[in-house]
Amino acid sequence: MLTPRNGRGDSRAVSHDAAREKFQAYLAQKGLRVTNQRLAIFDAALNQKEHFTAEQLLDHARALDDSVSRATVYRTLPLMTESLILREVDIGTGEKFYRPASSDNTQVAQVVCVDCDKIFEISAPFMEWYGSTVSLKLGLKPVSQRLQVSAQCIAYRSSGRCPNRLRK
Amino acid sequence: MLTPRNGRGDSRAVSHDAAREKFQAYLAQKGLRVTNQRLAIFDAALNQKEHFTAEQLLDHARALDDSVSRATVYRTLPLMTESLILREVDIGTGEKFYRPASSDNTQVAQVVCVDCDKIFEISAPFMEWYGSTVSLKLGLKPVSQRLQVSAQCIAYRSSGRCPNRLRK
DNA sequence: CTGCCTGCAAACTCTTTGCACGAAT
DNA sequence: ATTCGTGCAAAGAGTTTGCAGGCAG
Repeated sequence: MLTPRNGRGDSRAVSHDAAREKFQAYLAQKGLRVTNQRLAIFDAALNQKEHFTAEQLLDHARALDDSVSRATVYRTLPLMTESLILREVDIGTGEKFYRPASSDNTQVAQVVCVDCDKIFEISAPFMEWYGSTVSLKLGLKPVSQRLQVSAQCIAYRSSGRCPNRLRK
Repeated sequence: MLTPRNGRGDSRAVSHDAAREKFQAYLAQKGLRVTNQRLAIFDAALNQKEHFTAEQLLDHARALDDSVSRATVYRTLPLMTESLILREVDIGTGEKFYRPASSDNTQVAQVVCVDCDKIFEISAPFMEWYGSTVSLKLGLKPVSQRLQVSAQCIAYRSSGRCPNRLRK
């Protein structure tokens, strides 16, 4: 670690520190070590405002600790999802997206722009009930559910192309 | 083509023939040719009872016409989804699944077993309305929506492991 | 010390693509 | 003939993993 990231004068949000404790507790419980790389990846993830990919997380983590490697990012992401620090968001485009998990974990729907793949999230309070209903009809025990809506964003509708489109 | 697959005495279901006409109409409209390989892939796809992957489709198509290559399967799949012959089902496991499209296209939810990845489908009549509601709150125009439920299947709940699990 | 953790690079999986040959009109 | 379609194999993207060395406890 190049510089301590949890020292006095750090104006990190309370939820960030709470999540950090949660993460460290998870590591301890699993008999895993709290390394500088894991902390850098954790901090980089919690700093994100939007959904991010593994590659983007690598960039941000390296800004905090340039010794972080791609492999460690990929090895740490499952630890953070298992400990409910992050939530995995799959929009069917090959690469996985992540974002800090909130308390209303399963009560959120993703709305994805068909052109630029920008991900919006929106509260979906009926979803959990609906997932249960649907699963119970088949005699299965529901674990989680995901409602994903593909949509045209405002920019796409007016100009036929999203400003922040990356593909093609 | 090794043997004709649409001759007299073929007991194909009506919907299969109807879909074939739809597919051929789509190809014609696009100025694309109706080749033996494309027909073999089409027939193999329509014969499937369950969700299938590109690789599985290749196997089945080769059983009908051994000149079919992987590349042609991958090039034909988009043609069949665009013509609404097939529906793409993404369950977030890297590979894409497909199945013959039915009329109630967007009114279906997938229930996926957490252990064996077996895909069940179930009617979800409220989903479309819900997708619209959710999207309109953001000022976006919904195009399609997908409700996916992860669940433990019966075998998994009783034995802790699904009989048809492939992974690990 | 001991063993978990790491970076590197190679391997892997699924899918796409360039190319030259082949088939349909 | 001309144009589109095809198989093959290589390339791509994203992710995982084997290995030798490094660092935490």
